[in-house]
Order: sequence, then structure tokens, then C-alpha cells
Amino acid sequence: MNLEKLLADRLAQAFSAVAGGPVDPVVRRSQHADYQSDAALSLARRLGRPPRDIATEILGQAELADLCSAVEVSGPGFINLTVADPALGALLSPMAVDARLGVAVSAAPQTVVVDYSAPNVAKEMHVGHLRSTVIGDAAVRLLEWLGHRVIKANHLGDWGTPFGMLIEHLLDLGESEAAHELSVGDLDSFYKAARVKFDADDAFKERARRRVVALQGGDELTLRLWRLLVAESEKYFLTVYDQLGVLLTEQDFYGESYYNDMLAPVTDELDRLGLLRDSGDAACVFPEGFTGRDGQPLPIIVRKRDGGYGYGATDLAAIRHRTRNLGATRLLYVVGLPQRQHFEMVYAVARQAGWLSPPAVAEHIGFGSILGSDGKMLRSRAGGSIKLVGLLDEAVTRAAELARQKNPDLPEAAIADVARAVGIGAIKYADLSTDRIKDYVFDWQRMLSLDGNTAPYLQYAHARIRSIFRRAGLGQITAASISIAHPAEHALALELVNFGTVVTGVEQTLEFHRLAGYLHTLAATFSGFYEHCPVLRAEGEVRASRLALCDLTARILHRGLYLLGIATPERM
RNA sequence: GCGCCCGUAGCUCAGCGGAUAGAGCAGGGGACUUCUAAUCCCAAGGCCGCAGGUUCGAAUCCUGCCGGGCGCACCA
Repeated sequence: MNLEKLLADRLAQAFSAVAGGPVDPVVRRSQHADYQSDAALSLARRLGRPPRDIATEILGQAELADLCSAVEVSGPGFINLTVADPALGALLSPMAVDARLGVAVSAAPQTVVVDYSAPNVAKEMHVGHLRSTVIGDAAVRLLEWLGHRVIKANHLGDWGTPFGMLIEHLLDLGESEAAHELSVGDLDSFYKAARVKFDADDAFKERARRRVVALQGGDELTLRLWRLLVAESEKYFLTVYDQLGVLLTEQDFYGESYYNDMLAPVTDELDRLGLLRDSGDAACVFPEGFTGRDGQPLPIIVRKRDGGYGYGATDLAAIRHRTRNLGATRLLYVVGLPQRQHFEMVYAVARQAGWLSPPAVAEHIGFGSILGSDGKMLRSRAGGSIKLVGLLDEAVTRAAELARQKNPDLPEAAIADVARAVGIGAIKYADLSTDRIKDYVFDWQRMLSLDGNTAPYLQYAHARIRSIFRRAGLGQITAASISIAHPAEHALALELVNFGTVVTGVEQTLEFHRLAGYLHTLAATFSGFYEHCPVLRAEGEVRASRLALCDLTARILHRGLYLLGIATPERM
């Protein structure tokens, strides 16, 4: 049971009695006390009474004695609440022995499809894929932990016109040579070589065109070569996912080709519904409210003039499949902000077609760009895109140097693990700790800093706690009687009881920076506690209680970072 | 032209209608015979892009500007 709701419920009763109707007591954390309620101010006009009077009456009626050690009316009519230490102890003690840390699984579990990562076959993964993969992974982890049925959908770019040239290039190289090149992860040069030939050589271009036709026509040889390309690329992507430490597996590849068989039925259905219109040579749907450069209605191109299907058709087929066949009620698209309009249009059409109707909803989980220190899109010195694996390798290398430098006692054998956790964690945390809608500046120094809102700072707080338990020769706490006395314990306790509220908030908004911010505040508050409250040198019940506080803090840090996809080393 | 997103401390970012706008970094001053100082504490730093409006109350909501980024028909 979370404290904020407990306080709100008690106040709500008093408010509704005083106001003669339901009132949201607007309870929130306060600088002037532990919590404050602001509802008396907004009620003043409605009741025609001074807000302080209302607040005073509320305090007279509300049953808060068991929860609060002090309540007062303050300023123009704020109600300030100081939470009683015994109440904190009573909330925390069961939490400390609960495997779920007091966070219940959802009472209304949904089937959620998370569409994310989506690299292109035979192309290198670059920084552009980082945010989608990291944010999508966090969404999957958090929603799964809350008991939802989560379907990971890696919408691989595995179909379309580029495959004509890629397959022809594969043939030129010879299958075994091509497979070798792809398997060592040299996708960039493979793709670029194909591209160069395509642009420079008309004969090659013509072969590529014919190959596309063969591919779409289901030619066996062509399909076999296409599968080879896809399989080698998938193998490579999986190594990147492994290095990144995300949950995506070979079972989560639902590339564009997966929907091929559904495109004709989807098109027919759109036609039957009267939504499909001929526009020149293409078959289009025009959702209302979208206009283009020329002021004319903007289409989703379902079937192109060459008879092939547009990507809009694939996106529509995917929605129909996900709601109709998979029974999904929440469709998440973790895709960059530039594609916002496209997805809004797709959703609009899907709603018109009846494939996306309540309770099912689709949400575009958009995100900004990663910028370099110059404030422009992050690029390599040569101006090209930066290989994701290169970035990850550098993170681990930098973290290893840091670990050696900062903790000379750390055995060399442990450094690799720590470097991986810290390096990869730093990159992910930098991504998840700021509002995802905004661009952010990629900065090694900052993300690997041991101070501030960074992964290493949180990991350090966790490692410190684990160190206490190592030193004490203790494992996990199995029984806890937490009693709060010291102000630093009080401050820590207030953060600890808040975990569930934060997690269920992020369940709705998928604003992971709020979870990150919470974890940072928790770690910082723990540091204060650590400075002021000896644990192992305390005695008896105080020692046991503080150990339980430490254990609970460590487990929330561990769980919270896990939900963000970040590892927590035992020592660092 | 239409649409979307962003403008908060020197820098990087929080702040989801409420009290004196908060962190971290950088710069200044302190704290290691003590559970990891990879830490902590103190001081300093702000016409919240600008102008109106709504409200008892606006960084937050609305409108209009200014500045930056992005999208707008057969690539995804």
C-alpha cells in the first residue's frame, strides 16, 4: 500500500465531508514538510470561505493520527503533513521481505505489443537504433514486471526494393564470401558496395530491378538468397543485442516480410470499407485532418503504382494483426519523432477501418535525437553514422580504465564485468534519464561521472550496500522489523515507500526519466543516511533495522535499474 | 504554406496549476585513524525566449510573436 494514496484517501474523506462532494486532495511531496495537500485553496471560491478555514476544518476531521506525527495549516491554506516514524516502519517492514518490494502486479493486465529496435537487414546498426532499442527494452521490462503480457516486435527492415541490389551483390561476391562478410559484422561495406554498383552500373541496376520482381513473385532461388541475407543479419543483430544487454531474441524478429501475406486481404478490406481511393496510379487512403505541402489531403499509400505495397500497408496490416489475432489492447511504437505524423495517419486509418477501437489504443513513444557536443546530430568525424558496436566497445573500454583508476583493489578478473555493467549502463542511463521527447547531448565524461544523475553513481550506491553485507557475512534479509528514528532514516524511508507510485506512473506514461530521477534521489538520500547512520557499528535492533533499510534500498536500486536494463555489480 | 517538437543557472538537465524555481558538472570553501572519499557538507550562481490572456495563484494552461530542430505522395 503506498503512503501517498493512504494520505490522500484519509484527506479525501474529510474533504468530501466538508465540501459535500468528492474532492481530489492533491497530495504531493513538499519542501516544507513531508507531504502537502493543496486542495483547500482551490476549494475556497467554491465554498465561499477562506482557504485557511477550510484547511483547519479538514485537519479537525481527517483521521491522520496513526500516519502523521505533525499536521498544520500553513501559508495561505496549505496542509502540511509530517509522516510519523512508526507509520514508516509499519509500511517498510513488510516491503523489506516482499520479493516484489510492495509493488503489486497489475489488476488489469493487458496484452501489449512493443514495436522497437527495427534495424535494416544488411545494414549496420548505428546510433540511430540506440534509443529505440534502449527505450523499448525498458518498456518491455517494466510492463512485464507489472504482469502484462508483452509481445516484443522487432520490426526488421527485411523487405523492399533495396533487396534487389543486395541479392545481386551477394551473387557477385559468391554466397560463401558474402556470408563471411556478413557474419563478421561488416554490413556497412556490403551495403555500400551494393549501393555503389547500383548507382554506377546500369546493367547492375537492371539486374537489381528484375531481382526485386523475382523476390516479390516468390522465386525460390531468390527467396533462398534473401533468407540467407536475413539470417546472417539477424545473427549479427543478436550479437549486438547481447552486448547491449537487451531482452530481444531470435524469436522477436517480426520483420516487414512477416506481414506480406496480410497485405492483399488488408487492401481488400479497406476497399470493401470504402476507404480505398485511386489517386493517379496508386491506391491510397486519405485520413482526415492531414494535408501536405500543397494543401491537398495527404495519403497513406497502400499500393504503389508498380503494384507493390507501400510501408503504410505493412503498418496497417501489423495493427490489424496485433489487435485481431494477438488480442493486443496497447500498441507501442518506439520510433523517432520525425515519424510522428506517419504513425498518426496510420492510427487514424486503423481506427476508421475498425482495427483499432477501444479498449485498444496505439501510442507513439517518440524520442528526440542524440546530439554531439556541437549540438548537431551525432556523427563520426567523417560525417557518417556511428556504428553502434563501436560506441558500445568504447563505453566498456572507458569504464574499465575508470574502474582500474578508481578502485585499485578491484581484481583484474572482476574488471571486465564491472566495465561492461558500468559502460553499457552509462550509455543506457544517459538515454533514459532525460525526457525522451527531447534531444540529448552525448558526452562520455558526463555519463561516466561518478557524481550526479548517472548510472555509475547509482551502481556505486548499490555496490556500497552490498559491501556492507559482504563484510557482515550476511545474505538477504528474511525477516525485518524496521523502526525509524534518525532524520536520515526518516528521509530514506520516505523515498523507499514511494517506489511503487513511481513505477505505476511510468507504466502509464513510459517516461523513464521519472524512474531514473527517483532512483537518483533514492541513492542520494541513501548516501546521506550512510554518512550519518552507522550500520554495522550499531547494535541490536537498530543494527537489524538499518540492515533491513540497506537491503531494501539495494533491492530497489537493483530492481529499478533492472527495469531500465542496467546491471548492478556486487562491487565496483 | 501547413503540421509536430524544443527554448529554465556558464554547461547538461529536473520541475506532470500552488509557498523563496531544483539537481549535477564547471568554478569557490570544507570533511578520510571510521561500513568503498567512485562519497558527503557549505557558499555562490536565474527578466523560466518575448508579449498578452485565463486563474485567488502560471516555468507549468490558452493565444500571438521570436529563435532552433524536424516532417509533409509511391524510401521506412
